[in-house]
Amino acid sequence: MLTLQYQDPNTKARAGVLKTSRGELLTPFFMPVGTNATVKGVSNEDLLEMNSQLLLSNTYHLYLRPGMEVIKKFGGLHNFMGWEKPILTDSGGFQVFSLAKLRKITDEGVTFQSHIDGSRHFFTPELVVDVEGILGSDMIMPLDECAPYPCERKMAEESVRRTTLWARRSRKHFLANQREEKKQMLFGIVQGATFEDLRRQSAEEILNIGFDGYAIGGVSVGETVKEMFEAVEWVEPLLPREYPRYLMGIGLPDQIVRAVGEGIDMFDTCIPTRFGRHGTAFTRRGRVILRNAEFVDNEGPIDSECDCFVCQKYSCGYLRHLLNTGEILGLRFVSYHNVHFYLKLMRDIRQAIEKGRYSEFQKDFLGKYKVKE
RNA sequence: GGGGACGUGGUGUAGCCUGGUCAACAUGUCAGAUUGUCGAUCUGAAGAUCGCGAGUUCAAAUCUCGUCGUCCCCG
Repeated sequence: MLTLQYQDPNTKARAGVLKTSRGELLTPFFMPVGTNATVKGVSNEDLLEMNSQLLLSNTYHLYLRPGMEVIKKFGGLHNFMGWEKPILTDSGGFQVFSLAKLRKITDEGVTFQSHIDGSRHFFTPELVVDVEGILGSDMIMPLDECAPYPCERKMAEESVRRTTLWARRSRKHFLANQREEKKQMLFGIVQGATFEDLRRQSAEEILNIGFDGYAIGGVSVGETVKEMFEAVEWVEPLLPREYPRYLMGIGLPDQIVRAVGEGIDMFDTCIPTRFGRHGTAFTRRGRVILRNAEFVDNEGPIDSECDCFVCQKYSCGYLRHLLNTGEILGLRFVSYHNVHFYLKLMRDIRQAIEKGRYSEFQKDFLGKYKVKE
């Protein structure tokens, strides 16, 4: 359950506290993505230093490597990776959709070939819940069927039907096997692609089953930003206020600022670290591509308003050199700055909601932040 | 002194024998994409009057001669 503390008077933005067995999380929050039990280029110590409340990891990747026997021996993902704060694990539904080869989906489950070595695997909703039980993550996502984009109506209907079917089985298996000491939360995922009635139908079906939180999935698959926000606008009004809402895989800073205003509480995306590795940094004025020649002799920091250690100490000219020569330190520094930027943004968002001034914050942020067309 | 090989975008090469979209590929450079991960990948752009000069020809990076340069072998 989400304890709501603040409701912005002029937008749907809200702030609250989400209780997990590993501590309380202040919403809205952003989860740095640590697919392979590591947020790429950023250490746990870094994350603590920049006050990350939790992180996200991945069932699909960890199941394939190092495998569940190893995780079991370590007593779960937290011990394995040395992270004591909460973890949310994604189910693998999206990864099977986006990474695996030769996937074959039936109502029973999904057969796929590993993107690593081509080996064949079979995921069922029950297996995924079990795997996430071994991982011991605090919030877990059920196996869903992520529809592609663009998507024919018939296929979207099918993915809604199957996602609901799997959600029911996931919930049942979860309740039957949930151990009191773990106290995991299981989220429901709404699908429905770009169809309003299917989105609503999916939301109603998922709500009927009942979960500890609700996610909007099937976004960040190539659809337009407009379509993504339509999915939010269709589904959000149906979601109960006292449960956390999670917009999966989103988004760019301006998208997060907008989505919070639409009543979303939870976000994750690989963008800060991926863009960091590719040399793109985020600032309040928009993104900057540090590899660009204009930075070759720039002695200033990425963002003069940023208080992260990279901006305190290192110049754009030096960072560009590191990126240009392929030095790992460059990837790490920009990744650090970007994750720091996202986390600071979430704190600022929360503060604005607390003051009941979210619409002003939103207007101010979106005014300064240049979005590339 | 004698003989041989080679000179094509920043770099490394292909094309030459069998003249006919005046030029390809890799890499680098420049710019952009990247949304439940990707040190991946993709998309654009700029960049060579083919060492230089002359000749043959309707037409030369390509054939001939000269010249300059680099490298190798022999003395």
